[in-house]
Amino acid sequence: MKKITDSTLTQISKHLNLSISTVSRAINGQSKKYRISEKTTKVIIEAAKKFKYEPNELARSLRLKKSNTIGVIVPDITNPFFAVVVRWIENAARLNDKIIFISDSNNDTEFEKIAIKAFSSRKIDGLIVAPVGNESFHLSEMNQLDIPIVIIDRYLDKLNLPFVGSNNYEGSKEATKYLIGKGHQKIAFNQGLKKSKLNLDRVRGYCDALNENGIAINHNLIVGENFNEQSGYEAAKFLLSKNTGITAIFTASNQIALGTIKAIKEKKLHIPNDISLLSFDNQSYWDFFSPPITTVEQQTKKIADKAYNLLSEMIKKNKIIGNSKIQLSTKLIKRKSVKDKVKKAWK
Amino acid sequence: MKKITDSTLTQISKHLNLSISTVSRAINGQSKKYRISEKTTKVIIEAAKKFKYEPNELARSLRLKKSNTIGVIVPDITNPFFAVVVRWIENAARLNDKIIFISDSNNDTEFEKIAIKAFSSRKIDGLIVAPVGNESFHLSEMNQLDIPIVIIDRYLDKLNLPFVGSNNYEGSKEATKYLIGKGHQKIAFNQGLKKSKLNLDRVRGYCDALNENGIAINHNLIVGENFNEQSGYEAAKFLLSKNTGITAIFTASNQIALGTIKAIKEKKLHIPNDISLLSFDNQSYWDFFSPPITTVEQQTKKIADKAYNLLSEMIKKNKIIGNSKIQLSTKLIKRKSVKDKVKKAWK
DNA sequence: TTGTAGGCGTTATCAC
DNA sequence: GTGATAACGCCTACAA
Repeated sequence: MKKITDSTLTQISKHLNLSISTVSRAINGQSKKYRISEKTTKVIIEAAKKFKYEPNELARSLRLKKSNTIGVIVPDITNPFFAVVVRWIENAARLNDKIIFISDSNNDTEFEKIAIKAFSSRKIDGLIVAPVGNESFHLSEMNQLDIPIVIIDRYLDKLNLPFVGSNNYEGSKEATKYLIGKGHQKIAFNQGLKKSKLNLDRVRGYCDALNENGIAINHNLIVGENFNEQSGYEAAKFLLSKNTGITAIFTASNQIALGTIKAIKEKKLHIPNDISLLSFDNQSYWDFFSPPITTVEQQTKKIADKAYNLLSEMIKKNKIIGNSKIQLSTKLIKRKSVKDKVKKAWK
Repeated sequence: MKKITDSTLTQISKHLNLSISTVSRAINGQSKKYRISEKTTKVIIEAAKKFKYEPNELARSLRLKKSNTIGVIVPDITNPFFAVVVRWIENAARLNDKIIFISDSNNDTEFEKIAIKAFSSRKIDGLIVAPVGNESFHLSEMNQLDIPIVIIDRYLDKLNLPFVGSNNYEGSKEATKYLIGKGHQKIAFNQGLKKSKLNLDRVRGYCDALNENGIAINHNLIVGENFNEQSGYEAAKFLLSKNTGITAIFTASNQIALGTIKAIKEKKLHIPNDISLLSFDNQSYWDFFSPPITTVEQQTKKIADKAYNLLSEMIKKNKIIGNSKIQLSTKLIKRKSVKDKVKKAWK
């Protein structure tokens, strides 16, 4: 960090025999306000260019109590869903001359805490977090420190923090209904993190769809522990090892779907003839699978934009907008991974 | 940022009727060095806990000329290759109590410049960048400011900056030879950013493999403009609209491959019977394509680790380790997207 | 064993 | 029109 050519206001002011204040004001475009002569202003601007002056934002932040940085924490940056959200958040932030600290919590609350502490001591202006979801004390603590927080993706019930995400209940219900409509009765659900509200919502949507169609819920068909590929694989493997008679699996995330497909392939089963598959999270690559996978699409850009705007407003107004809960609609993208059992029966 | 319970050394020292220095020293574990009595130390530590003291890293950074932050710039965070690299860099950084600023340059040098400026004014300790690749002045400028930089993925010829990436030439050559070995003669190359060294290396590997096997290079078969899906799609579409007689396409990135597959599907052609496909960048989802796609795998974790360690060393020693160029080997992951024309001929 | 004072680079307030 | 000074919160050389 010891820059050779690092220039400061002091250096420029000494070189020009002017006071630091004058230089600062001219550089910050306040010449008119402070009636600094055009000549002086010009001289200062030129010197700043010559010395490649670049304000030290650390010093500015300290003085102004505003760092123009925001923190973003996601459970898994390698999941394209979160990567896309991060990208859009950065795009929005850039328009406000803010930059972002990133942390991948790896679905581990401990890492989430570490990141929060580090971000907080760097005085971020605000935080957008897709929480792991099984604990929330550290978040409410940060909120008490008056750092605005917006939660995305995984809603936390206990907290009164603004949230932006999808309407998981409806999305899940619609998908399950679609499966039922295609003649499936024994439908398994390969779920994500059990205790998380997001997962609970998706489970509830699944259950309600079954109930409303007079299908009894078999809790043995609800499997899985987490949102990652590994959990999806293991749960599916377990499921397929039993004699359950299932004809379709609904998975709670793209990563779970990947793991499920792996298990299905290992069992030498074919989608959709032997078993149908439907998953949350749309990705461009689903189009190219064999067969293309039917999915529930979330509005990622909208989630990112709304979250950023909400945070931005909270930062500006310096107040916590508690409990605004935005749930965006999802869209069922129909491809070829669900077998139409009704059609077949008619033949 | 106006924290209600924000506590500072001053506050604690006033509350305890001790000097700021004593409090600072005790909190920083320097009690022994400065012979602060156990009693005082204890009192201070307890007060710090009570007030939830958390050092202001902005102030510390300013004073110590070290921010414990590093910047990471990638051309496309939604590309799993870069997402994985970012994740491993963060993992390494976390062990050193460093946090990272992220920027997605969106393959645009202008955004890269904006990020660099913002990072530099925040006094990052170092920068890891996967550059867009067609310009490098802004990078050398930053380097002159004495901020350590490590380049990853896309090597920049003109610069004397340390680089960590794959041996693209060999990887590309091996892949092309594999195609030739399977009986392919008319092989197209759907390339990335034309002027980038990385792309040039991959093109060179492709050309040399052809040459060494006595196959003349047809420049009409080298298409594409950039590393993204869109470019891959358009180039493949163009290619397939001509009567070239190609039997295989080699693509320079996973995103290009996705676009190429889209174009192939639109043309109602089948992989590998109508056309074979081989791509750079391995992903777990390639296994599930129809057919599974043969790829050239890069050692992402190793790239991230080596880059971080190199940067870390440069930061510690406060010197620029110019021109160390690390090129890691790649691995051909054979799946089912390449047709064995030789075998067929024998039948 | 603890305290004082200066400075990191800015900006805001007050003075001339 | 411009300048001096204090303050943001922290660390450290030097005092005591």
